[in-house]
Amino acid sequence: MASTATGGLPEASLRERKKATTRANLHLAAVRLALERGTEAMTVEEVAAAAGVSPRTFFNYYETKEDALVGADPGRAGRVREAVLARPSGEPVDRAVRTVLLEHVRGLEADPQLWRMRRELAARSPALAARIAGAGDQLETVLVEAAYGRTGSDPALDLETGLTARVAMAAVRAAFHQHRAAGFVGSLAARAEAALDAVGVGSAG
Amino acid sequence: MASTATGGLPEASLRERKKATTRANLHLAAVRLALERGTEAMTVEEVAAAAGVSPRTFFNYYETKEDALVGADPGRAGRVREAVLARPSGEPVDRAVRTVLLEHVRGLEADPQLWRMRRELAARSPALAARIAGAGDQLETVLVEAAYGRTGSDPALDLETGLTARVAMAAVRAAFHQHRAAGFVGSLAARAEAALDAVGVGSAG
DNA sequence: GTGAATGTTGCACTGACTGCAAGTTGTGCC
DNA sequence: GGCACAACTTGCAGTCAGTGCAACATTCAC
Repeated sequence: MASTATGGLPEASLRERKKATTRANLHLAAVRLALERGTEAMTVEEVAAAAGVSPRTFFNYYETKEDALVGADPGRAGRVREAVLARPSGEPVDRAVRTVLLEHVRGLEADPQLWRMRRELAARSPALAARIAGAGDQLETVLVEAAYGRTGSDPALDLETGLTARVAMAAVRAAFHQHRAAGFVGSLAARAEAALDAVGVGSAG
Repeated sequence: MASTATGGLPEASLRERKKATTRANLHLAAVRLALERGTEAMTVEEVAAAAGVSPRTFFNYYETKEDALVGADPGRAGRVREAVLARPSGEPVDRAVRTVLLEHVRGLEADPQLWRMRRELAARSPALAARIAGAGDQLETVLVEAAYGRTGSDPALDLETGLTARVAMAAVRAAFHQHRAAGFVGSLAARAEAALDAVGVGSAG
């Protein structure tokens, strides 16, 4: 449940907890069914049934079938932004971005089963891969905004800050593809660290 | 017609030329209507009518409504790959990637009208922006593959090559966003060159 | 000019997605 | 413990994207 909106904190009201589990159940059901029967062949009706809700309710949780497949998380952008801004004020931007990004990567791997299924799905469905890329771009945009938020500089004049955040994302993508090429042995986070070192974004020192 | 599959070459058979213009007409009609009435409100039927074909034919050219809006080009990946591989064999990879990427950027700006409308659309529709990001990712993937094709190295071992291509894409994205922040004055290609210099990808010298 | 490809169209159909209104369940309060 | 409000779920009816198929039209190659 590493990807639910509430972050899995045991607090929150009954209502909130139920919503979080329904959301997670829908995502899981969608991923499982997509792996069983294919992304296109699987219908929303089936996913809803598997998660124990009505088809209409499905759309109360995810705007589209694809959103359910990738486990779209409306709160993610806000949380990432806050995480970057919450880093110690003395910390350099690249270090802040690096830390938050690596934390995010660890979150992806946190549930190995789900992580594996998601990878599998992305590999099988080009449309889904494109969708995930879109989500990655959204993440990149948030990181860039947060980075400029820290420096307070003008995006029209300061290329450097945005470039740092984008290069960091490029490093993580490169790490992922290397990881795949290597048969997913070891941890993505470790590869991502190495890639970030290679591009000189926030290396310890 | 900077974005048509045949690249605007005056040769090709009548059939090919007709297909190319129909394709371009559909894209243009889609973009215009989307700007007029909104991406969602506009229907495929309207777009087809505006381009003078039946709705059924629309789907012979574009798989989805969004594909028509972004002017999806099935041949792009292949052309980019070839362009990278066609660079002089003595040329370093980063230089080859830089050259092809900059050429691609110039192609985007080639038709200022269309370029402006596309920007406008992306700014208005988040769904479309995500789609465009997906297309950007596909371009990145092709560049990476072509880069490895040039070096002949193993993607599982050689991180550097892929990283170079991805950093180059990051630079172009950063350049675009700076361009936007600056109100789109001047040329994107010039900003992209500066950004590529900043990250040290294929700088002259 | 003729036959083979290739492209266009209409038709019928599936399934994603939406607005609305009614029913159900959790929450806060006495 | 029960009441009143808010939030969530559901069914219904409808719109529209997208697809397979078969008939028709156009272009091509010789």
